[in-house]
Amino acid sequence: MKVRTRFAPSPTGYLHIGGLRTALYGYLFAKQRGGDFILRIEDTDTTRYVDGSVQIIYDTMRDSGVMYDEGPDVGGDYGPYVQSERKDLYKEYAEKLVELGGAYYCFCDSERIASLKDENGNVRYDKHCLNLSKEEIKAKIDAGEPYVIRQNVPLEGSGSYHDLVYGDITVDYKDIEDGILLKSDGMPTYNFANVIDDHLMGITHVIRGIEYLSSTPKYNLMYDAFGWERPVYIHLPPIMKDAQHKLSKRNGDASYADFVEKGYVKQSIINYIALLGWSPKSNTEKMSLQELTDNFSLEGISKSPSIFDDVKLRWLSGEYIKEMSMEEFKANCYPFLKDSKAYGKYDEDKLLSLVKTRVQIYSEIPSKIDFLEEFTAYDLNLYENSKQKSSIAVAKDVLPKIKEVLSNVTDWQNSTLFTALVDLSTKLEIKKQAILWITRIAITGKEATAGGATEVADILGKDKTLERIDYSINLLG
RNA sequence: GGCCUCAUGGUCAAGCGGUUAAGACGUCGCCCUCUCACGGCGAAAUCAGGGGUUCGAGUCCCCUUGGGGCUACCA
Repeated sequence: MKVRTRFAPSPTGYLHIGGLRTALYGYLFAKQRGGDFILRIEDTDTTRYVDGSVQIIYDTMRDSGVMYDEGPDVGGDYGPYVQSERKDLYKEYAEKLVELGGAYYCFCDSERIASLKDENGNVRYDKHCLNLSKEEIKAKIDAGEPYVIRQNVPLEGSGSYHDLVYGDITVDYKDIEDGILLKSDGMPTYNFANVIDDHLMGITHVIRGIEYLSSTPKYNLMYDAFGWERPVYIHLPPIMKDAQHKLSKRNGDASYADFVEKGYVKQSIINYIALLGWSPKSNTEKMSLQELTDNFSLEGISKSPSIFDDVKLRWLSGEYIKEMSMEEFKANCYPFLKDSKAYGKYDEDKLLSLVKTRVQIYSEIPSKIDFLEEFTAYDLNLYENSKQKSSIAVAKDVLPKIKEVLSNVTDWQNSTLFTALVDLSTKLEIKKQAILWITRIAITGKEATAGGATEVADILGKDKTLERIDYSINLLG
């Protein structure tokens, strides 16, 4: 049988990292087996609907490569793929479930429900309306009384199932309440809609967050009542912000789009979240979506929550940058490069080669090259560097000579400049480190820069370089 | 509170009864070096606690502790 998995987000805001990982695993699992991955929008809670969030879901999945075969915007044979458009279907099946004894009409108002509170303040419905006769029910409905349809959970016994990650799960029915399946507005709750849709859409493997682990037995009750085959369940551990908080938009950050905007390499985001809660059999960590698909395995999924580590994500992003071709790097970093003070003033290729091994995310680029445009009065103590055998005195003495040598360079490029300065150091019998240190300080005024003396001089150009050396000679007095 | 569930370094994690308890990020040190970075080498750092079972337990069982989830006309 062809594997069919689905991702079923609610359009209540951004699609965050946790949700994206759930989608990713569903995608990987299906693709690895030549199956289909379906996107279904679960918008049954009209009060939580956030405008534009469906589009964010589409965009994120396309952009990240976690693409679905069927969904609201791409179609498919099992539509509609938006739950609000399936409203009539749920009513039909809810009524059918009532006939089958798996559910019943309930007319209790909130007042009566509230009166059911126990000593802990918990409400547990008492099956009061289960006793209503067919005639009574019909009369109430005809009279226009609002109602809900509740699941009829057995008072005794227990439900078990086998989860592919967590193993055998058993929950006593006495611990499950008669939850609402169809709300008074006619919309189904998640608890009902997921069962109907997963069955109708032919979902073979339900991959979702662990929050549904303990409520799955009540879904199984419905599958059984309808005489439907239960899907295979694969529940996933949560991704945490820290030891006690789940990662969420509300907690501050963490949506795919946010990371892209911050300049993380897109593939690294997918790569990293794949590794949160799953580990490959091999020790390779950097993997493309295709490699992830090839290597994904259920046995590698862990049961315990994992904390999202931004530092490691940055590292991975940096790895992608280092292995990127110059052309690709250039194309990707452009929006960030534009934010630099140095942008447009120097040779772009040289600027970028300076920065390629020095940034992990694109947004770091400006801070790495802005120094080129930040040349002002600096602390002369920068010349004091015992390791480089440099001092203010030496600098004073040697800087004019450096200027002279550089003035005579006609072929202004890194290698030529380097040779010229090394020759000078030999001639003066001064360590080349000292000459190069002094030169770099003289033209940048910075303790550390991306690029060495001659690389920077190359980028600055002859005029600017000599100009700055003059300035520094003056500064040294 | 009840129920479900999880527990290896700071973080991600391998491990599935016998290992010097992998590897990665991070940290620190050394090397390379034209500062910074890259790269190379190395180090420190983990089985939550207590009982069992066993010749032998990170691995199996129980309890405790701690974390997460469910307990909504939210998903």
